[in-house]
Amino acid sequence: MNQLNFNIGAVERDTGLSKDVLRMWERRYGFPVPDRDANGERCYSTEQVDRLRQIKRLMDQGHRPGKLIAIPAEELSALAPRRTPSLETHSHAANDDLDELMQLIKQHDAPGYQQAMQQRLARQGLQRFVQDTVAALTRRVGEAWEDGSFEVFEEHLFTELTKRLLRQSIAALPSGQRSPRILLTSVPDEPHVLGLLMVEALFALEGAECIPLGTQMPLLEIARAASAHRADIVALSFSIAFPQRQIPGLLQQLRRALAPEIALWVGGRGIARITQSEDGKLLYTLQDALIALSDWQNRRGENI
Amino acid sequence: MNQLNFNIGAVERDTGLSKDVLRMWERRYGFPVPDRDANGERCYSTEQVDRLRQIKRLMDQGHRPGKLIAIPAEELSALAPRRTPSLETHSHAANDDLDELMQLIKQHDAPGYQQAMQQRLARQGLQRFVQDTVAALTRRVGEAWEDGSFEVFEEHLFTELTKRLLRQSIAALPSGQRSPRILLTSVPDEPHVLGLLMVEALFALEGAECIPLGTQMPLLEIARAASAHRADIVALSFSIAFPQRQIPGLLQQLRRALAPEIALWVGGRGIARITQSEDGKLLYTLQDALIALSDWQNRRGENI
DNA sequence: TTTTTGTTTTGTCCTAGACAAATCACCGCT
DNA sequence: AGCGGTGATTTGTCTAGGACAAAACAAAAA
Repeated sequence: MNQLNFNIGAVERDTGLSKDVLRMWERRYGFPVPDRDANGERCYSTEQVDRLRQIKRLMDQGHRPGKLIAIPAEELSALAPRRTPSLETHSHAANDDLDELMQLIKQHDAPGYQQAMQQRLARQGLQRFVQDTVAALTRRVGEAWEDGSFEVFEEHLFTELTKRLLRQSIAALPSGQRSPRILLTSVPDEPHVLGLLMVEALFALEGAECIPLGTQMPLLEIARAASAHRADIVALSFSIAFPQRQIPGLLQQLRRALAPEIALWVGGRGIARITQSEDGKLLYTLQDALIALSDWQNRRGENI
Repeated sequence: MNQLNFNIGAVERDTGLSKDVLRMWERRYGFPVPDRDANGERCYSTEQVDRLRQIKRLMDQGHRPGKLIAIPAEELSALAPRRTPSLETHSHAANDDLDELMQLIKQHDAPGYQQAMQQRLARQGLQRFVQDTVAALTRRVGEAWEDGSFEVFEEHLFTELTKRLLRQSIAALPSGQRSPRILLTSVPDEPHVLGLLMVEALFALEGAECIPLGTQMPLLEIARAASAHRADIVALSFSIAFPQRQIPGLLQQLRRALAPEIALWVGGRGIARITQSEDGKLLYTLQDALIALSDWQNRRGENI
């Protein structure tokens, strides 16, 4: 009855695990072993797809597939997050504050959440709102999703509502010919936009001219857009879910495609484990980003 | 010098053509034949990737790869769009009006575009703005991108700015406990959100309670979210770029996963060539969507 | 003109092997 | 006890060619 008969392509779409990986796991670990249809093609069950998504979730926290698959079945939800030891106990003072917002999401109370956020925005002002509320909340939601206390769709709802709020705030800011001109986007396969919006809000506040191109721009198009918009800086964002191993190569490719006078800035939680890059400036926190911007503006002020 | 050495995975990400397809084309048509690196792995050049993206673009308009690849090289940009004969000369009265907006995008004048759109919104009101301006403009931009007169990044900028405007307008609408409850989202691999926003604006105007979950929800999560939010209707959107062949199967899977009392509505230009479905209600135009909603509300009014 | 039927085109799936990069585990050194 | 190096293991991604079904087309029949 629950045999939805996902074929391997559908599983790839739904879990984000490539066909190659799915076949390889079957060969190596003996999981998942799907049924076969009349043509000998794999048919995954709902349960298998669910378990695969759970495994993917834990892998994004640093666990390794070999171990995860070995663990029987009743365990997974109980598995402790395995984070990078950095910035662990970050802003515990404000945490209790955020619980109210977390609760609203958890209860699927969209209007209530929007209202509460609006209040905070009015109280804190945009800069502190972004740094203290949105960034911290995004982290909390990410953690909640990692340890299983948030469902995927709850995280999606949070993201969608928060996106709206940030975009609304950004739209209210003055715009015009300002400096520097910063092109904000992400590479293909990186759909997360919240980080870009946060940094756009901060940059716009500091007088930069932001050109938001949305997410998932082909590399060559990023280079073209940068020239066409006469950008001074291209800023990319990588989320924690993006395959880390691909990042250095991507930066190298983009750096080569980009005119040399255009700076390449890279941020997002996805770069946490990358320690250095010759091809782009790594901005680990929003604070780093603000410093980089003010450096740029100072240097530019002197040189002209 | 321009040998950026895309490996096959990078090409898949950048062009949207799967590894299988790339290898198959090489085998069948003798294009593209990339260099090989020291390990015998494919290294695609910038030119090849560009040509592939161009081919993909023409394929999305209905051309077939075998023909496209046969054509020498100087041609592609000159190739006429090959649309479905339906709704060709749609709203020619308003077209000249839109040229101004098209020009603003083409000149990368983001502030000017935003201002012009705001004016239109104020003049027309939200419903007519969505139906006459946004929908028509989206189509125009899509056509411009198809025939090569718009770059990818220009289309991205248009999308991003228009998204902001729509979200802003939606946020200004009253919300609360309204009826029916409509969950709006798209399936994995379908990142386009403009259609969802347009329909959300119209639905919200007509008194529906919209729950926007963003794009790319795994099927099983859509079903869970629908239950958790006590949705009456799940509305999906498919863009023209989504692989048509996959749509019927996806609808079937979702229909099975969804509680039977929850309706499934499907819209977007991606369904234009699908003539019927037992699993979901097909809404070909925004007008269809409005009719479906008012039907639902009338029926509900009688039954209770 | 429309419908039916056969043919070609096209995408996706299959198996099984190879290898490099990342990570772990261990050892010796300070 | 902490730190750097080294070898072993784990893991993802690539390769090759074969098979087949569904879609798109073309041509013939109603």
